[in-house]
Amino acid sequence: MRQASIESKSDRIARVLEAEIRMGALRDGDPLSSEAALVERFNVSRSTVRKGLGLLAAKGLILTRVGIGSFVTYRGTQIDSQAGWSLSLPDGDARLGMRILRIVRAPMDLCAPGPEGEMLHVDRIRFLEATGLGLTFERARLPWRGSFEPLLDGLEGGSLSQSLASRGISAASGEEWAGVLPALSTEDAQAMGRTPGEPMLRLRRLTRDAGGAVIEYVESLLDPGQFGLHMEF
Amino acid sequence: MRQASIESKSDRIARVLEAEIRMGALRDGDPLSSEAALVERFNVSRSTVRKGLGLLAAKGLILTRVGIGSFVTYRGTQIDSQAGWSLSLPDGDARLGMRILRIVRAPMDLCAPGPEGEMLHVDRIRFLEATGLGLTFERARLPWRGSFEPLLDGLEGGSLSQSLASRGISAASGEEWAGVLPALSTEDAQAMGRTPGEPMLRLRRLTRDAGGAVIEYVESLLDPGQFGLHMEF
DNA sequence: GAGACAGACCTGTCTGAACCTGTCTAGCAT
DNA sequence: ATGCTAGACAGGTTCAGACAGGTCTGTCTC
Repeated sequence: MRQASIESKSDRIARVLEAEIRMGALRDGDPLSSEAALVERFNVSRSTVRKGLGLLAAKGLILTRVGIGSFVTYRGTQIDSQAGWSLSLPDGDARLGMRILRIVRAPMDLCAPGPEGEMLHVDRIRFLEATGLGLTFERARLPWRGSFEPLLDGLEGGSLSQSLASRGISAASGEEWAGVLPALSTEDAQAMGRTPGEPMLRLRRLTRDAGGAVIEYVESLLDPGQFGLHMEF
Repeated sequence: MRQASIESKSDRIARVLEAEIRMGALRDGDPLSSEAALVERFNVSRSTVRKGLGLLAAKGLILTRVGIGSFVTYRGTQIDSQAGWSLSLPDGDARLGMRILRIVRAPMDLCAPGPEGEMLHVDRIRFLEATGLGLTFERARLPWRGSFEPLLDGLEGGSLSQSLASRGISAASGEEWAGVLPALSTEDAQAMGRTPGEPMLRLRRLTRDAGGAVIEYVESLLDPGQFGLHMEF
């Protein structure tokens, strides 16, 4: 068999699976085939399959658990990652843009159950490209680590989860709160291109690593007409 | 049945039961179903059930005695009888009253993903006894069964979950959606003793039995100042 | 009425198997 | 050196079944 391009087999496996995920053939939370099944399907060795899965895991697209298998953790718009609630975006065709308001190192400024001290602040807004209407406003706060220094100039691939994954930081547990913000503040409304006083869906999320140390605290405001929470049990 | 999340089966059992305990469907001192019954309900092996119960015991939520069974040892605020998300009520001391608006047999009237045909309708409002302010408005719809006939004259113990439990009906899986209702309608506002136009937290839940048949569909409107959703993972 | 007993039902514990990922080693090909 | 293969082993998860022993209740006996 001829290897037509410089793409390695493991790269190809990762690319094919990533395409299936992004196309929607594999949805958020769906289990991937087992490694043994992927060995059959792609006709490669298990090491190669694992290498491909490792690439997807580093991108934050899948999550693997011993004895169970690998699962899709991609949420389409990549609003959030890992376990927890699914954010469902009804209008799947809408093109979303992202604007980073600021990436700075500063003391904690939000009222959160846990983290204090010096943090990495990442404030982002996602908006409808067609109209410029802001759909989400995320404020992420991460306890400062030296390895975050390069991020002050930009996130890897524009993704915070990818930046964390490439540093070997992954969440082992966490908590999530959801509620209603009765009225959008004037400043936030201006930043999002919305009208003040609108009710918004408010999501707060705290993730911890295996040792229980806080990885990230995120407060998100979401357009209630576009976003809902979904959970299966 | 597809494994919808990245958690193991034993984790899911522990989570579902914990939710039922924390919401008050299972009260302090209540016996859990026997392990054999849980095997039936969740359609898993006894080992898996026992593993899940072990997790709850480790958390101190239940206590298991040889030859007798497992018992709830958690004394929590009893607010709602719903599996899935935790509903947290900040002010635990507030006394809540419940008013049943109607219990009737009628065709399905809500737009829900699944159930149709003849249903048992149960509409309830929970309110602050002190002020009479309505905090929750629940519309439950259950596919009609002959054994529901007596319920038209009143729920057993005023509790829908108790009425179902005594008929051997228990949820094995389900889905839940949460979102924001931007403005309370005039009729609902009047029923709840609130002002029209208020934003509310909107919860919809669909539960199924082990065979996949719909047990219950519930739409709830919740006071966003009093209720939030919480989840650990 | 008191006590003994059987049977139903419960949890505790164990086994063997199937299937899953994590990790390692040795070897082949380019 | 890198990519890949093939295999082995460890350990996590789940299943199906079996057996022991605790608890409860109804029944029989005295």
